[in-house]
Amino acid sequence: MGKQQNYGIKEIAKRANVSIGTVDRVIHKRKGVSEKTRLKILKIIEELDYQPNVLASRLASKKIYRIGVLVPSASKETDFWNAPINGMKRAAEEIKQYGVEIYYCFFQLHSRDSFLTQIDNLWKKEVHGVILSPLFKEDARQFVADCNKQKLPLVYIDSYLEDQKALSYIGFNLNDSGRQVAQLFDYCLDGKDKILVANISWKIDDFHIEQGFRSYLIDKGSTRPVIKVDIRHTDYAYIKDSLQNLLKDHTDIKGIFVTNSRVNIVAKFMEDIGRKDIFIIGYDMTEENLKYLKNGTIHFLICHKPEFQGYQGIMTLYQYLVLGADVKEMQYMPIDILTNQNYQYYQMSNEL
Amino acid sequence: MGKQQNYGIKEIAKRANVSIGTVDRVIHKRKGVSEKTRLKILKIIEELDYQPNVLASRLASKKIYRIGVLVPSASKETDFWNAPINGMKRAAEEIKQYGVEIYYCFFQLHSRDSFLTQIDNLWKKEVHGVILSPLFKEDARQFVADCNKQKLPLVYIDSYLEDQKALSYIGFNLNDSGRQVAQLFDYCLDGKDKILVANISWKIDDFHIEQGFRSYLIDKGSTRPVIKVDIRHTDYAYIKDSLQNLLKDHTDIKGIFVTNSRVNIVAKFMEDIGRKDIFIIGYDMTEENLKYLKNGTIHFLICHKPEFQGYQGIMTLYQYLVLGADVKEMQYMPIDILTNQNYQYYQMSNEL
DNA sequence: TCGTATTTCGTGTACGTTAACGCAATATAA
DNA sequence: TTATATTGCGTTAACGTACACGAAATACGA
Repeated sequence: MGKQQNYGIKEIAKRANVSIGTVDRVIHKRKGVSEKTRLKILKIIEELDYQPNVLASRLASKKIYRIGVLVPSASKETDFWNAPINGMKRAAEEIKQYGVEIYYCFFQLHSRDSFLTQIDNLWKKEVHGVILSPLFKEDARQFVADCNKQKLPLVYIDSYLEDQKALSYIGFNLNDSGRQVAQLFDYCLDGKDKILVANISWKIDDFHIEQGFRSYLIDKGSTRPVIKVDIRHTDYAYIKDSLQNLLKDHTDIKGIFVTNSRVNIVAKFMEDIGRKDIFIIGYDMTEENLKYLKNGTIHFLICHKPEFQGYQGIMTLYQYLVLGADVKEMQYMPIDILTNQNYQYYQMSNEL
Repeated sequence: MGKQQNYGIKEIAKRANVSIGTVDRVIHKRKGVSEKTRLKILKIIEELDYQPNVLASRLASKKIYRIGVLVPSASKETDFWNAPINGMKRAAEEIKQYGVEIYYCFFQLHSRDSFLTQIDNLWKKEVHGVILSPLFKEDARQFVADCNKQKLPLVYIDSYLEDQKALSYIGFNLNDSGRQVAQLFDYCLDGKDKILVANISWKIDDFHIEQGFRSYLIDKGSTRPVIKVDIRHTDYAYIKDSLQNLLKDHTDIKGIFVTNSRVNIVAKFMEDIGRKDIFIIGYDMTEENLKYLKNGTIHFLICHKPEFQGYQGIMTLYQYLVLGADVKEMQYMPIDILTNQNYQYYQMSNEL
């Protein structure tokens, strides 16, 4: 609409009767300017609503912004982390002109040692910002504290430590995610059908999800029976055994909610025993999960824009470091519901 | 990872034993260069995999790119178009540094005259690219033809003309969208429950959606009864009348599928007659629809990232005009499933 | 052959910002 | 007082590209 005249430091300098050098010093909060002229210049900057020209700024500056990324590597067990990494690479491509470089430090999902090793690794890079998946809570807590001490901006991705503040959190609301799943079951099953909630993980990390799941049913005054199982191993044989026993004890199970991306293992089991009458919902569109979503064994997958999480993680640090902008502390991803009818459009390939 | 040396036109000039001026002429395909040196320079550009520095390029160029936007204005009847407009404004904010300016030409949803007026309006602006919602097919067809003749890049948004090519289409796949709705009903209703498909519009524009809806049921071998009604007026009194008659004739209707964003009118009717046993699915998270989604009268809303559609429309033209990049001809939006449990996270504020 | 037109190319300035350099003016120490 | 630091500020050369201007080289006509 309005042809808005954009003033630069030259105009500011002219109005303040100083040189552009002085204006530059004020803008960059460098020293060598008397308080009097500093205030005068700041006032004019305010008046003109000066917006620095990022292009020219970047062109003249040779500053390099290094971002360290500390996340699990994609493993045979789950390729989930491929998606955020792709998003980060896409972001990096977009903003490499602005001197942003990314250093990936991948640790093993189950190895605390590798996590510690990669932290050391990261410190050596002398980065200006960090993206962290704080899976090993204790060590992560220490690491975040160190970053805070050094005023290193840090962005949590996928999960966060409630007792350790950071620049931003990018991920989803576990509780509401669980509630959504409860609603889907409630819509798709009869009122009295029994549901099995299965946490398949070497540690218990689904507390909030289960909480949300149950809270929805309570809110609705549902009398639906729900049983919970924790399966602490992720190999097929063990899981098969556990499920077999469960289905024997509870022949009336009509739905299974797997609280993470291992839902494909349950699906495989269902196929193996030839049962197609159980409604299955799980998390994340990994390759394996997609297989069973396509053939109808898995009915819904809940996703939280994994690729965009990575993209947004990088962009958040870019906005903070390069543009000096404020960033939101909590950036919740949508709760996306995927089926074999809409999964094909869920390839947020080019940004947005 | 790799510290990749980025060469500029200076390096190219040096290697070709010419001045940067000549290199510049070759890059911009201006005349005044002998074929021999042109080829030599092109070869070197190829070898070095020269990537122009967009920042410097923009800084040095005073070129302005004007984009004309020809879409319906948000009306009392539906505020749907607010969302794409917001997305466009967000995009404009992001790339204004690159000299992109946007001219909005809003026409009235039901007034062909206003559409023609706005076309005239647009021509006066001498834009370099156009975003079009081709609701008035005949006139739009002529307009797109004119744009093509003038080599004006044009991006369809929300719907497109199959017989008139353009640079890109941003919207969704109507057929698959209808299929998704059919699956949701199939999951949530009993196998024999009757569904009413309602098209509430002054013209018939849901052909592909209904087609997709029915094709899913056929593929599944479903024997579910489906009836269709076209309601050609959008005022509550008329719709109420139509629905009242339908529900009297078909007392066994368990689900209603409204093929556009007018689903809130049906929801209001259901509330007024106090029926809560009918499963309702419709389109778009408009303010009115959201009201009934929240209170549980509407069960699912299908959305197609309206805000992102606008954002992507602008970005597509930006990439084509400013960056000279190739763009995808069909850019399908995801088929998002919204409930009263996840709608609150569907504020795709920043990208995607 | 000379003169002119045309083609082909190099030079220079500008875009808005960064940051090094250096010169005054003032303060501090001797 | 003079010598030396320190503070406050202006000047200037980049950054990589766009484009106007004009110079050199070549072609063409007589």
